[in-house]
Formats: sequence, structure tokens, C-alpha cells
Amino acid sequence: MKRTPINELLKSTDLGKEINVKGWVRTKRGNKSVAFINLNDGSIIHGIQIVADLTNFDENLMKLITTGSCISVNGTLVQSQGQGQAVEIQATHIEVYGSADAELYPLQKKGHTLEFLREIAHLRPRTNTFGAVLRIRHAMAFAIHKYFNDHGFYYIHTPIITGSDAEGAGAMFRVTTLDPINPPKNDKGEVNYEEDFFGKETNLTVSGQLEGELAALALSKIYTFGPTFRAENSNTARHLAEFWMIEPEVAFNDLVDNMDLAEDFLKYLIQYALEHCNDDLEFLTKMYDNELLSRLRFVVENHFERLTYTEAVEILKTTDHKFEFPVDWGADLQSEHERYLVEKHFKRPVILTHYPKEIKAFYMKQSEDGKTVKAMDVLFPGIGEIIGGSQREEDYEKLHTRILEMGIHEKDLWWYLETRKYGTCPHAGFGLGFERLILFVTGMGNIRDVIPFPRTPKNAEF
RNA sequence: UCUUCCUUAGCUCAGUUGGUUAGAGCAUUUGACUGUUAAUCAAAGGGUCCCUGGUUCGAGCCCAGGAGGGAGAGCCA
Repeated sequence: MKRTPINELLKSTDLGKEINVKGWVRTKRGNKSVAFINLNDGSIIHGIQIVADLTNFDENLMKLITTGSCISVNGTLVQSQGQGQAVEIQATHIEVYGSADAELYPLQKKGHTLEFLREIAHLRPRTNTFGAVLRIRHAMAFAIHKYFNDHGFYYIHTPIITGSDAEGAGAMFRVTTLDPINPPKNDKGEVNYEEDFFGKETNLTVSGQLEGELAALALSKIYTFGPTFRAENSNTARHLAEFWMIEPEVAFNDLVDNMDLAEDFLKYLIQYALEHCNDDLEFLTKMYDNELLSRLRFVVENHFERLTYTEAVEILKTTDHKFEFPVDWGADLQSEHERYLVEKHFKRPVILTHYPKEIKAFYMKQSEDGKTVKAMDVLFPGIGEIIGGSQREEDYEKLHTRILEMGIHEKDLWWYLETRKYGTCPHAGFGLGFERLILFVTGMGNIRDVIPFPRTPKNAEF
């Protein structure tokens, strides 16, 4: 008999129908004559109740059906006699695919701490929490592609191995096939990367933006969505060494267009989650964050506050609120400053623009005032910076001068500069941290709990 | 990397002034119960007190070093 997913069975009204269901046992309880098995197959957060009349089942078979075991059940879909569920399965035959030793299986019927579940990341997808997070993660990935496809963007695959470190976005992981014990040396006694696989030093990408710009200056509207690697020794609830990033880049867009895109895009994604992930969001709201659903709705329904860095500094300087770090024009804002603006002052998402050029990347469009660049950071409550982007400097001379000023090796960027030499145009884009989006949408507190197998300093298990 | 807190049973945690045989709840096992919902009730089993060294008649507890984890910060997405 063909398996029916549990999400279909739970909404079925086809009482009396013979069905087959397969999944993993969450709990088993009962007495001498009847057993109740809560079975989950990951198709939905809810399990279906299997009722086994023990006069029909061998005692030894029933002993194998433990928390964590995997079974296949044939039976009849019936109206439930008990409270708590509309329908249940009256079992006629049960096959055990794999038992799970109850003395050893680490997942219990009771709740576990998220820290403990991180240590058993190979089993945590079987929990309600991670099932919900992973289904939402999928829905967001799908919605990202759908949004861009529906808006005329093309998905570009930028390289994961890169030969330049000029992007300046952070420390990089080296990629090499050289012998780590006895690498070939050159005349100066340095490692000779000319003998390495690519004939030069290579690293894992820290951003697909520069290559994304090349594609945007041909296809007009593009986006990337791929893994990104940062070798920073960051130990926080918001950083990973390996994470996924979405980077749209649009020719002919200016900073305002860029902000409009970022706001519309984020609201679309959150709205998509509200419409397609309701069961999972309700579970997370109930178990972890009472205000999750109302916060998501609030973000969708209200405009993002837009102001310049200079205006933000004025607000921070005139408030009575005491900060640990001083606020001064020219210095980057501290986390506490961003949090104050988002969570206390405006109480909504904030887009800050026109930062001092000294604290931003070389490729950002220089403003007419000569002091700021057309950068934008989208700040979210509880997350901080969820998007960072800018209009790009399309003027060859200005860009070239800025590269020299910042001491960047121009020979690594000849190809990037050529786009400004041949048919340059105004363009803008941004980067959205996928896991930070998932943090916000799920209400989880630690970024290690929104990616299946987190990579962080001192941790690459699984 | 910095600040700070933590590490005791499978899990979550108590553990007094340094003192005999280290505790609880849950989980597990066994038993009771003819419809349970994290079932309930009863009993039992279960310990490298993170590691190394030191102080002491005696260390889960005090000291030093190390490892791992949490929270906050920096860097950023």
C-alpha cells in the first residue's frame, strides 16, 4: 500500500479508508489492552495517533516500538474517541523498520535544552522545534527564488573559490592542495603558490557581490544565493563561519530603489511565512517567543523608518538614554546604539543611510557632500543588521582613486574596474544574511539553531 | 579575541563551614490500570562530581593550569 503523508491524513475526511503511514515514534503510552503511538513523519509538526489493540499484536513487536523507532503502519482512518485530535489510525498491521534502544536514545519525550540538542545535531531534526525551523527554512529559500523570479531577476552562480582577497569583508579560509608539512618554497623561502592547484593563492568566498555586479551589468537584474565563509573568530549568537547569503544587484537602481527593493523583499518573505508556515510559527510562538506572530505581522504592516546616519547620530546624542560607548559622527554605531534606535526610539525596522565613507567599503557610491557614501543598513529588532547594501560607485576615476586611498591591490580587481571602463551604469544591491532572516522569522535566539549543521570556531562536527 | 557565568546520573539541576555510603525531578526497567495526550500510581537500576596537578588527616566543595559551553562585546550578514 502506498504511504500517505501525515499532513494529508490529518486533514482527510475519508473516514473508514485503509491507509499506510510511515514515520518516527515520538511517544508510546497505554495499558495492558491498548497502546497509543504518536507518529511523526516531518511533513507537518503534528503527529498522528496510532491506536493498537494489543490483542492483535505480538508483545515482542510492541516492545520494539520505542521513542525514536521507525515504523510502518497499515490501518483504518477513524474518528478519534479521545480528546486532542480529530482523526486517528486504528492499526491492523505494524512493521518495525528500526527500533531505538530506550536506554540509549538521547531524545526523550520531555523537552531538551537547545544547547544539548546542538551536541546531537544528527538527531535534532527529529524534534518539533527543529522540524519547524527546517520547514520554515525551506519555505524561505523557496520564497526567495519565487520573489526574484516573479520580479524578473536572474539567479547567478558566483564562484565559491576565489582568487582575490580584495573584498575586505573579513578573514578568509585558504583553499589549497599543497602538502601542509612540506609545501614548495620559492627563492625567498615563502610558500610557492604557483605550484598550488590554481597556480595562485585561493580562498573560499566571503561575498558574491563583485561577480554579481558583473552579471547585473549585462542582465540588469540578478541575485545570488549561496554559501559564504568567514574565518573570523566570532563567538556570538549571530555569527557563523559558514552561512548562506542572498545578494541582489540591479542595474539602473539608485539608493532609494535599493531601499524600496529591500523593504518589499523582506515584507514579502515574512508574509510568505505567515501564509505558509502557520502551524510551525504557532508552535514556536507558544514554546519560545510569545510575541513572535504579532511581531511578524507588525513588520509586514508597517513601513520601515528611513533616516541618515547623521540624523541617527543626532537622535542618539540628544536622548537621555545612557550608552556604554559614546556617540560621535564618524565612528561606526555600536550594537547598543542600533538596538536603541530600533527597539526603543522607533520601535520598528530602521534603514540607516549615508554613512561616513571611512567606515564603509571601497565600492560604495560617494555622495555629493564628499563625506558620506550611499550605503544602507537595514536594522531589525533583536537581530541588528539583517541587510547591508549600497548604491555602487560607477565612476571609474572615483572608484580607482578610492581603491588607491584604501590601499587595496588594484591588480586583483582589474576585471571589476573594467566594468566601469566599458559601458558603466548606476547600479545598487545588498546582501541579506539568510540565517539572520531565519532567526527573525522563527524567533530563535541563537543562529546555531537555525542551520542544520552550524560551523563556528572550534566546531565542525557532523 | 575581551568581559562574565557555568561544567555533578541519559536530561534538567540541588549539594550547607572541607568530614562517614553524593541527592531530587524527569527519562529508563519492572509491576498496576480497558482510551491515553509530556498519562497516572508503586518499586528498582543508574555516578570518571569536565581534565591535569596542588593544598589538606580528609576535596564535588579550596588553589593553579587546561578543555568545553552559555550570555554580552568586537568584527559583520
